[in-house]
Amino acid sequence: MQKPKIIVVAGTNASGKSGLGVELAHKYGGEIVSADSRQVYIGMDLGSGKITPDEMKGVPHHLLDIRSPGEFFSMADFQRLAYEAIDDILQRGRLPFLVGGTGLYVAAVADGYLLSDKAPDLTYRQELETYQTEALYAMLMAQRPDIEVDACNRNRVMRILERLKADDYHPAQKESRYDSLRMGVTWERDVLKQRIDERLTRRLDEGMIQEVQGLLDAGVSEGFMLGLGLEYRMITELLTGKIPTEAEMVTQLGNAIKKFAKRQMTWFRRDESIHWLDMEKDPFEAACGLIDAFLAS
RNA sequence: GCCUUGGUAGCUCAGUCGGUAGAGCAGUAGACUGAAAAUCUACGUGUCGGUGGUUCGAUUCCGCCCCAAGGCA
Repeated sequence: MQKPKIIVVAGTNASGKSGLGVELAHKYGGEIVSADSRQVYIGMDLGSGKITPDEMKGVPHHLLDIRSPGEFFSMADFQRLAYEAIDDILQRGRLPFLVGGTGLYVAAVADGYLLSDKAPDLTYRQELETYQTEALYAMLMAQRPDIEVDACNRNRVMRILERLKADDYHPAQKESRYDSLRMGVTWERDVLKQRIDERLTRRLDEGMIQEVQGLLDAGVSEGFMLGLGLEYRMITELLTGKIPTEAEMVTQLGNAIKKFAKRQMTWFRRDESIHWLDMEKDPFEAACGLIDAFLAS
């Protein structure tokens, strides 16, 4: 039996993937499933670079604005909801476009990570939080010296401990649920950096700092904001005085976003099935060629 | 014109009591299956401003020159 087909559009922030996704979905009668870990939150718009209703041009978007700021959301939540959204789109005879820059989320759906249905143990995580990373790694090795992890990677070591406690540890497994055409969007490095700077300036003008202030005023915890990283972390640090001036914050944030774009590319480059589209040529036409061939196969 | 303080990695600087040098930031490559815009790993040759001198040996000491900032005229 043939698996249902979906189209994936991946790329870094400020790459123009959302716009391309809309154009393509428009042409092929598709709907968009966003794969972005921050854009699921209501009211986190400028800071997450969320597409505006105007820019959607009537194309339905899924998995935006589905959680309140402060609520827990994970890759597994995303996978479950994305499967639901995609299956629904398919059932209505339309073409699903998975569009986003959160590599882990894209992979969880496109590669089909096999996850257990056990919920995360947030209480245990809090307990683990009180230990130094070295101690956490020692605890892990005491139980399972055979497991290979980066000993310095705190989050990963903690998650494995959590899984062991729940008797839920197994090596990574995957089984894709869909047949996916994967496309990635690229820019020449310096051009991308310039786009990132321009977009940052524009969002600041549009009130990104006020957006963060508003969320804090509304009672969203500082800790939650800091954990979101980049825009939300650094603007919160500016507002709480940890970063002294706006100019300093903007410099740091610009650098951090560029580093992040680099990490996004590192993630996506690993996937050899991605067809790369040069955004300085004609990405729309190239994508249409790929999609036509894919749908005909 | 004189005095002072500087001129060392793309940037900010440290350092060498004379044996050709190292941090942070930036940059590059990578890892990463339940917080992922998270969390981590690896990578540092640069006429040590120029030029003479002293010395076995100078980026380091001395002379002169150039440049920058500040002060005095």
